Parts: sequence; structure tokens; C-alpha cells
Amino acid sequence: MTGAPTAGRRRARDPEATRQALLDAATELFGTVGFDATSVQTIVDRANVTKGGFYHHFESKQALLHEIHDRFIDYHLERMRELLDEPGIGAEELVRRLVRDVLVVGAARWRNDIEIFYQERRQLEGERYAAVLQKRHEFEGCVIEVLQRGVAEGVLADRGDPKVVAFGIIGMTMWAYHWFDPARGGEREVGELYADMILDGLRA
Amino acid sequence: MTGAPTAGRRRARDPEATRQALLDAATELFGTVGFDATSVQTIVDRANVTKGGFYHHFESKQALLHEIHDRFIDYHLERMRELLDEPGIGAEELVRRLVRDVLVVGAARWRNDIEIFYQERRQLEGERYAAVLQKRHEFEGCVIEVLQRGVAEGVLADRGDPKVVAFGIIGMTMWAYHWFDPARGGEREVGELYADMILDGLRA
Amino acid sequence: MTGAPTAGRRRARDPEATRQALLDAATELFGTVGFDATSVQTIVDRANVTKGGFYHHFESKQALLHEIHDRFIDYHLERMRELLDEPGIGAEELVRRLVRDVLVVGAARWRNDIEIFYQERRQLEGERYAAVLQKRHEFEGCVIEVLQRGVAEGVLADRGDPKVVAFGIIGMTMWAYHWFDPARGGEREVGELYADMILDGLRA
Amino acid sequence: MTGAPTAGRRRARDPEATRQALLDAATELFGTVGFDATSVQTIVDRANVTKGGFYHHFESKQALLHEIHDRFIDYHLERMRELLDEPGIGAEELVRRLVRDVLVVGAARWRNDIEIFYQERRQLEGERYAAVLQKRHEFEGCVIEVLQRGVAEGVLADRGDPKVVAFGIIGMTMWAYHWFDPARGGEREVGELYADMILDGLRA
DNA sequence: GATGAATGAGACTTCATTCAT
DNA sequence: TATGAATGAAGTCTCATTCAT
Repeated sequence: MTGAPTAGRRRARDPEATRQALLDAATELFGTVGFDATSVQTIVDRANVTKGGFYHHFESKQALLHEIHDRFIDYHLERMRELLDEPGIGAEELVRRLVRDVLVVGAARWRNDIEIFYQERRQLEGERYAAVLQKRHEFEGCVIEVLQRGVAEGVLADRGDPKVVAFGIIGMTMWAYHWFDPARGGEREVGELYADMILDGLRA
Repeated sequence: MTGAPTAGRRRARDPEATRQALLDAATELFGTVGFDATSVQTIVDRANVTKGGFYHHFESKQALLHEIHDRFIDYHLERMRELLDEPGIGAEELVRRLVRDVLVVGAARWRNDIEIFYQERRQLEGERYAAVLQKRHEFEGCVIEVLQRGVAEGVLADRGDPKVVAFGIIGMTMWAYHWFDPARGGEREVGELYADMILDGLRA
Repeated sequence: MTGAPTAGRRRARDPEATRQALLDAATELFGTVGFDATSVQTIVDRANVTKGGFYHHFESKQALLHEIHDRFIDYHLERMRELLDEPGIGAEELVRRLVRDVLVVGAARWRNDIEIFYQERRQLEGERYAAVLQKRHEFEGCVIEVLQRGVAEGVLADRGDPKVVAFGIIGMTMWAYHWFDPARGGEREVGELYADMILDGLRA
Repeated sequence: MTGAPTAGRRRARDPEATRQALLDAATELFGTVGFDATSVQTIVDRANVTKGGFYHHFESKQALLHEIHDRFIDYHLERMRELLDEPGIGAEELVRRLVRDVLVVGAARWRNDIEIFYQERRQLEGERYAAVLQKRHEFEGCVIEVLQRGVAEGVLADRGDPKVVAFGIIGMTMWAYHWFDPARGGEREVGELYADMILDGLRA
């Protein structure tokens, strides 16, 4: 509650706040305009920083992108693991919560990040790309595990390659980032509808 | 298989072939590397044309993108309409063919075009964007119509907002462009699996 | 009065008319937009000719410019000489007609050509430039001759370097191409006014 | 005359000097070769800057042109106003100093700027052009005011539209930029001669 | 630690001119 | 004679990154 350091120029000394401001500005811009179409100048303008400041915090524009990728997927992997570790949860409820709370609600609320995640993966090179890819596989692996638990519990039928089924579920739900209108809301209802479709579609 | 005049330097005088070569080269590059990351120089190199030649045929790089968009969606709208006009086709079969033959097989075989379609739409401006958007809505409208026929014939249950259901179907199937490996094939089987899931998931 | 060959495409066979059409189109464009800002394509479009046709008639864009220069200055040198050869004309009348009929009326009616003449001379190179320069000097020489006749006849005072005086007269009159509005007219009145000023200003 | 840091590579950090160097280089080049014929590369080469540096200081080549226009006309408007505000100056002396000191000497010493001023106005668009035009009208207005003072004081006769007379004076004097040879000098004498002609030509 | 002037490579685009048809 | 597709050099401008201050 002290002198509101947010206003005007720039919070004099708070490296972490500057970092966050840059990450947030870049996420918004990359998500709406795209990585290539966003210049470093635009990012620093929006974050009230100077160019020099940018390179003080990030090695390169690409490194910043990588960091956005990372904080996004780490957060979601975390949520995914929490869900899987929920004690005593049944397979049906598990599927419902995966679809509704993680996938659809996630897609609706993190549109910029997902846009970046799927569209800018081409920008990452070599080692960086490998790191991202690995976490992505981990995420997909979690979805597959949910399905396998469902089959094991006799709730879901075994409909063939679980990877293909998992991709179908991810596609149906994540696609929301293309069309969902946050102003109108209703993400939980959409999630419920998709969960019903998926559960009925795979029922044993 | 005859000694086509395409080889070597450049088809001496065949404007249409030049156009096609440019469109094909650009589709491949935009799809794999992205619109921004693809320079006009790269396109013309691959098409064995010079930069001047490019601008003789296309007003701008963006105009070329628009043309790719257009020829892609026109082709698919055409296929969509053929399916809907199929005489005496039942709703179940209609859904199956929509999902398998149009959506999944389409996504698997036109990966570059879909990548372009969904990822580079930001590049189109003003009128051009409006034109593309309109055709896209038309495409979505066709999917909705299939669902409505299913409900009308008593094959499918009414699960709420048909638009949301349609987006779910489109998402599940189109997503294949992210992960499908054309070298391995199997697109029809994937389509069959998704059609089953969707039909069971929506069964009346 | 036969089938009006001017309409539509292009008068099928009339090389001279084509030449003229190109010269006229270029004069208009060079005069209003400038030499560099006018593309050969624009010229041929306006003249209803094709690019090939252009190069059939003119060696280059620069050669066309030279030709415009030439036909303009030749015409005016001709008028100048006619004036000087007028039998029995007095010096005062000579000055008046030079100023009014040749210089001011010329500037008002040949604005595009003068614009080109004074602004695009830099485009001409080497020999071509020399040729234009020579005719220009000839033109200026005529003005000087008029002044000298005036002094010889005792009508005008000798006010120093006749070249400087001549340039003053040319400047005062030719400047009209900067500001004269052909829609409003009145070039003869302006000429009369300037002739009075000059005659009074130089009166013996 | 001290070992200015201007020499060698580039004045290390002196943005204002860089700006000036670019303005000066461009003025020289636009004046002698023309706006279109001068590439940004040529300008920066002469100013010992890189292309990027150019665009750091000027939004575009056109913006630079506008700035040249502006600093030129602002300077001259200033001189004009000083002259008009001279206390107790008589109309005859006023005319003489306008013609000699402002117009002829100005034309002789600022040849490049005037060349640019009159020849490149076509390059300026919209708002920029309007701004230039307005200042130009102001300049012309000052000349007209001088004439009106002359008539009011009974020194000059009223010879009709003062605008036309003013244009005649401006034309006669400014034309010097076409032919004046700075190496030979003598601008004050030329000014004197033109002032005499004009005063006698308009004497009441 | 921060600033912003400067760099330099590379992007898109234009255009006078040539030449196969 | 005429066409217009093709060339290739050159133009304006952008931008990630560096570095003197």
C-alpha cells in the first residue's frame, strides 16, 4: 500500500516485477498478433521498459518465448498431477474433471498461452524444442493414463489405440481456444457437455 | 510419366504452370515453416522462378496466402456440399462419412493447408479476412446441418447448443493435423474410430 | 469519320498515332507526377498500348523524355524566331509580344512541358543533355537579342549584364507555370501586366 | 577549429550531430540529384551512418524531406518577419531589401533548398503537404504586404492584382537558383539590379 | 543496472527492360 | 508487329541485437 510503484515510468527497483511485466506483455502480444509480428520494441513499450532492460532480463526474444511456454506447461502439468493424485477418485469423475476442469476450462482461460504453445513451437530450436516436446508428451501421457484407469475400472470400453483416443479428446477440448468467447463465458457448461459426449462415446 | 517440360531451368512459357508451382511451393513452406518465416526468396527458389516473376503473378505475399486459403476451402466446401446432396443417405451414414471422409481424411491429407488455414489467418486483413471468415462459417454451418438432420431423423440426441457440439466434432477430427503422421497412414481407421465415438456419444 | 479508331483497344495500324498517344500520355504524367514516379506501365496503360509496343517506338523511357523535351523546345524556338523575323516591328512591341505572347502565354499553356523541362533535365545524360542545353541557350540568346535591339533603338536603358536581365525576365514570366490556374484563365492580362512592368523597369 | 570529433568513423554518441549530418547530406543530394534519384543508401554513406541509423532518426525518407522543407522555410519566414518589423523603414528601402537581401541573396545561397522546395513538393502527401503549403502562402503574403505598404506610402503604383505582381517579383528573383553560379558570386549586385528594375517598373 | 543510439542483415516490393511466342 | 511473362538489380524499410555512456 505504499506509493503505488506501478504508475508512470517503471517500478524503480523490482527486477522480478519487471520480468513479469515483460512476460505478461509478450504473452498477450504473441497470443494475439503472433511471435514474428511482435517486435521487441512493442513488448518493451507495453511493459514500460527499455530495450536494454529487456536484454538484461532475457537472453533473446526466443528465450522469452521458451519461458512463456515453460511457465504455461509447468502450471498445467502440476494441475494434471494433482488431479491424478486425488485420493479415492473414480474413473468417471476423473474423466469428467479432466475434460471439464483441466482441458476445456484451461483452453478457455489460457487462450493466449495455448495459441502460443501450438503456433509458435516452430520458433523453438534444438535443445529448447526438445525440452518443450518432452513436457508435451508428459501431458499427453497423463490423458492416456486417465483413459487406462477408466478401462481398468470397467467404466470405459477399449476402443483401440489409446493415443489416438487421447488426441481426439485433447482436440475436441483444446479446440475451444479457437472459438471460445471469454466475454460470453460458459466454459464449465461447455466442459460438461464435452465430458458427457466423451463418456457416452467411450462407455463400456 | 513422360518427360514433362517441368524439369531443368523453367517451363519456358506457361504462366499457369508458374502460378501452380508458386502456389505449391508456398503451401509447403507456409505449412511447415510458417508464413512469416518464409521469405519470398525461398518460395521462388523452390519454384524455380525469380522474384520478379512472383510479383507478376501475385500482388503480394499476402495475396498468395489468400489464394491458398481460398483454393483449400473451396475444395472442401465442394466436397461438403456433395456429401449433403447425396441422395437417400441416412443420418448415421452421413455423420460417419462427414467425420471419416471429410474431416479426418481431410485433416490427414491437407495438413499444410490446414496449418495455414488455422495459424495464418491473422495475416489476412480487412476484406480478405472477411471473405475467408465467411466461407469458414459456411463450412461450420454444414457440420451443424448434419447434426440437425441426425436429430430430426431421431438418430442423435439433442445435446444443447449445436454450435458447441459442432466445434467439438471439428476439433476432435481436425486436430489430427497436429499429430498425424502421413508416412504411417491409417487415416481411415482413425476416422472410423472417431465416428464411432461421436455417434455413440450423441446417440438418441 | 470512319469507324472511330480511337475507341476500345487501340487503333489497329497507325504507328504515328501510337507514338503521339505515348508522347501525350507521358507528358501529362511526367508533368504532374514526375519522371521517376511514372512507370512505363502507367504510360502504356493510359495510351492503350502494351509494354512491348512502347519499346517498339522508343528506345527507352529516357529517350521518350528527350523527345518530349525536344518537341517542346523546337516549337518554342520556332515561335521565337518568327517573332524576331517579324518585319518592321519596333523594339517596344517586340518586348511586349515576347513577354506576353511567348513567355507568359507559353508558360500558362505548356505547364506540363515546362515542368518537365525544368525539373527533369537531370534525367538526361551525356550527349542528350548537351543537345537540350544547347537549344536552351539558343532560347535565352533570343531574349538577349530582343533586349539588345531595345537598347540599340534607344527604347531601353542599358542596365548591366544583359544575361542577368534576360534571366530576370524569363524568371518573372516562366514562373507562371508554378501558380497559373488554367481553369481561371487570364494569361494575356498577366502577360500585359508583366510587359508593362518590364518595359517601365527598363525604360531608357 | 579544434580537432572536432567528427572525423574518422562516426561521432561516437551524439545523436544531434548524426541528425544534422543526415539532414545536410540529404539536402545536398536532393538538391543536386533529386529526391527520387537519391537512395537512402547514398545519404547514409555520405553521412557516415548506417541505414538502420537513418531510420532511428527519421520515420521515412519522406519525413526527412519534410524536415528539410521545414527548417528552410522557417528560417526564411523568420528573416522576412524581421524585415517587416524593422522600425522606421521606408517602403522603397523595404522593397530593395526584400528583393536584394531576402529573395536574390536567399536564392543564390540556398540553391539546394529552393530546388528541393519547388521541385519535390509532389513527394509530400496529405497533411504534410498541407503544412508546407500553408507556410508557403504565409511567405507570399509577406511579399504582398510589402507591395501594399509601398502603394500606401505613395511610392508604388497600383498595377492590378497584387498577387500576380508578387508572383512576378518572386519569379524574377528566385529564378536565380536556376542559373546563379556561387563560384562566381555577385549576388548582391544582381539583387541591386533586380530591385532597380522592380522599383522603376512599379514606380507611382 | 539501465539507456537508447547504432548496426547490419534481410525482408517485401517495384520497375525498366528483354525476349519467346 | 505485338504481346506480356520473366528477369534481376535496386529501392525502402524493419528489427533483433550490441554497446558506449
